[in-house]
Amino acid sequence: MTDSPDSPRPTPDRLSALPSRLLGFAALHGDRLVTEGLAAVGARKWHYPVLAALQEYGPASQAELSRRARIYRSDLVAVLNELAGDGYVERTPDRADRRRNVITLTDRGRRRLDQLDGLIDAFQGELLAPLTAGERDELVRLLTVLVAHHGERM
Amino acid sequence: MTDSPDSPRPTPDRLSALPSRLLGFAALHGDRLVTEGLAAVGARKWHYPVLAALQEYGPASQAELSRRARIYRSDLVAVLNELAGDGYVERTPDRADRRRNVITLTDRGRRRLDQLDGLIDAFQGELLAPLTAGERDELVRLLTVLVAHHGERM
DNA sequence: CTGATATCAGTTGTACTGATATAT
DNA sequence: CATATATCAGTACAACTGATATCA
Repeated sequence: MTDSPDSPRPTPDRLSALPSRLLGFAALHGDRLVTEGLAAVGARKWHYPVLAALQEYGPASQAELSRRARIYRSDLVAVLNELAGDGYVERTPDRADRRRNVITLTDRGRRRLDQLDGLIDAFQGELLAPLTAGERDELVRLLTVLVAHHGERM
Repeated sequence: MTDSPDSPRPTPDRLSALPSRLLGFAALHGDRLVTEGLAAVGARKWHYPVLAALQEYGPASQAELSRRARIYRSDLVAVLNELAGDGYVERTPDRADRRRNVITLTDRGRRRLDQLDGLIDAFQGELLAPLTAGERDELVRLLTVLVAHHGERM
């Protein structure tokens, strides 16, 4: 009586239709694909957002990068240590504002980013495999609205 | 050239349109709403799925409950300790299969579930606030397809 | 024997806090 | 002075592993 009797839904209970739960499961799976996939080439989850943000918006201080990549300033330190250790980014003191470091993408970093870009793209395809192209766009659209609405509070 | 020039998207870069990232942010926010909201009435995140699964499908062994509520068997033990300690569920040995405990929802647990149900519903509303009713349904539909496709591997 | 069950101890990773030193 | 930055130490929790004892 509360639902149409000819609905093709196999699990019509409240638990499995709970948006926060569905989001959690889907996100967990996406995260696993990315984390494990990147680990296979010796990269960690946060490497990609940091490298990509550097390429998209250019060199930045760590505080700026932290906002762009949406990674905590304290955690960013460790990620940059790894990336700088592998020569993918350079950390140089900012002479204009001596509190800051300027983080720059190196040529090696650009090549690494190209590699990760291909992988990341494949993972998205795997994650969204059961959806049509139109559905993928719609999902991204809806999620973008959600994320934008809740803004900085992630 | 790759995108329509009059698209209203404010952030057209690859990073902010990445499905796995969007899912992660949205899920994190939903999780926070639920976790903090439940904490306000002394409940923890996993209490709701366990109580709801018990009501939806009836009494079950812990292993069964673990599958239904999608919570790890080892973590379920602690959750059941809490729920049983508050008298919301009963843990009784199964006389038919003496490896098992049978977990039953008490009347007190049913009332608790009613309370949490109302709260959870409000959190979903808050989470999906910027979406129309049709968009909410569509989002749930798309996520359900994703979760179903990736199945047990969460 | 195998396999499932309930439990516990412990690991890893993530999001986050608090404090510190330094500079604007 | 307040504010911003980079760094480090540490917390809380979630997902998960491995081992154990018990039983079918």
